[in-house]
Amino acid sequence: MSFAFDLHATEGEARAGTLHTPHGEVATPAFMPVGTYGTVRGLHPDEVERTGAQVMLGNTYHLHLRPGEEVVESLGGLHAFSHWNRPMLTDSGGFQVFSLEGLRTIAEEGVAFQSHVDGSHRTITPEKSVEIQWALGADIAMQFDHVVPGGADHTLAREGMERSLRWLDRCKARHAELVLAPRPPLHHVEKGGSSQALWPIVQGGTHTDLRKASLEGILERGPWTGIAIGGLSVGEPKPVMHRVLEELAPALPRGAPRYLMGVGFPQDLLEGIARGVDLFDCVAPTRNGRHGSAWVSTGRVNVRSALHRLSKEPLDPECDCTTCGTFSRGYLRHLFVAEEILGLRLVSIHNVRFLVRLGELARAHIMAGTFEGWSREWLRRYHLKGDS
RNA sequence: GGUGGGGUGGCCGAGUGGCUAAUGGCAGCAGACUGUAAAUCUGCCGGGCUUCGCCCUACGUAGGUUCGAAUCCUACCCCCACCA
Repeated sequence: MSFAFDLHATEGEARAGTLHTPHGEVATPAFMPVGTYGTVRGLHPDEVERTGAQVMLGNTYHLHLRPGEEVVESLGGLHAFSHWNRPMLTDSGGFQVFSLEGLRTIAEEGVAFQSHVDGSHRTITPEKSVEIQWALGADIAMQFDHVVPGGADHTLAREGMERSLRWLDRCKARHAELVLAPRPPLHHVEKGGSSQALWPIVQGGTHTDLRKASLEGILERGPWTGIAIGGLSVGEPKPVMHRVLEELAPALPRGAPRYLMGVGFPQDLLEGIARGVDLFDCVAPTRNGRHGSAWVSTGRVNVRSALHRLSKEPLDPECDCTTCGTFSRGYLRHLFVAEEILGLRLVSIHNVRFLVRLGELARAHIMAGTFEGWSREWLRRYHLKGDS
């Protein structure tokens, strides 16, 4: 059954499960690489697959601006278009409401954007977001939400949270119409079942009562095949993010995957998993990869550093990615210094594999009942050399 | 040998009497990055120190003019072009 979630084992709040989608299963906990424009920046889909990534993200706002959902749709939908025949999730464009501050104005009807591409004026409403995502044909669509900064006061956080609930109603209503309507042949899903899930997003900033109200509002509107937690890692201190997750975990339904949006760094994955999160996504592995910052088991490595000029060592001797299996730090540094694009790609591949593998390891340890001790030791080693 | 042009911090290259430790660019070094306006951005980049500041040493070399010189004068050295 599409979008069923099997929970195999738990250890404390940590969970190991399997999410079913029309394009395959996702073993959780799992990290999902971000492919804003239908491509995990810099990587060939075969390379993404080799990192072990099970599901990829696309972005509604960006794909709407270019090439336009009608182009994606006429070329067979996002899976065929981007040659990714596994599960795909699209973000609603809600995050752009937050990150394109200065280029947009938020109203109850929707958000008026000025395109960052050509300056043209655009409007995205909850209905429009759902329609775009439907045309793109992702397995999982996200509700259009209103994200506020980590430091948002109660008034602003409440406004964003309540608006997100009202927008959820509109997303759900429009999505229900689309799901019932006959789909064009290109979108037919062979194994049957509902072809696209819609997931809600818990908002409420850092305020306990607002997060609680948000979740209650969402559950009243359910049932849902998955629930996302948004508006975290947007400037608030880490302990605050942890606190919000801890307050949320007991109230979240056990039978649906929890997706912590936009997170995170390696330590955030383990901290999130320990607090009951099943799915993560983040641009950090690819962005940092392009910027020459690599995650390794003992901390973080600045690939451009002269320290590695003559190094024959792999980035991380414990890593099983193709980069670490093939290239020396000295060569990777050379590629960055020479501004050869292969360097950006190789470190991106490593970083994505690093996070995907962290999810795999966490899952195995949860299944074995050894997650807590393993995680503590992992974090200790990771922080030995200092910062994140 | 003659004539003309030129020698500035690792490199290139501005600057033609005080606002110049000396614009820029490159190279070098470090940092940031969390639902991607990002192969981006920021900082440092003569030496030393108690580094929101102070002290040295600096614009081919050596003198000189001047209150004050990378900037003006003299000599010398070197480079380039052309002519012998």
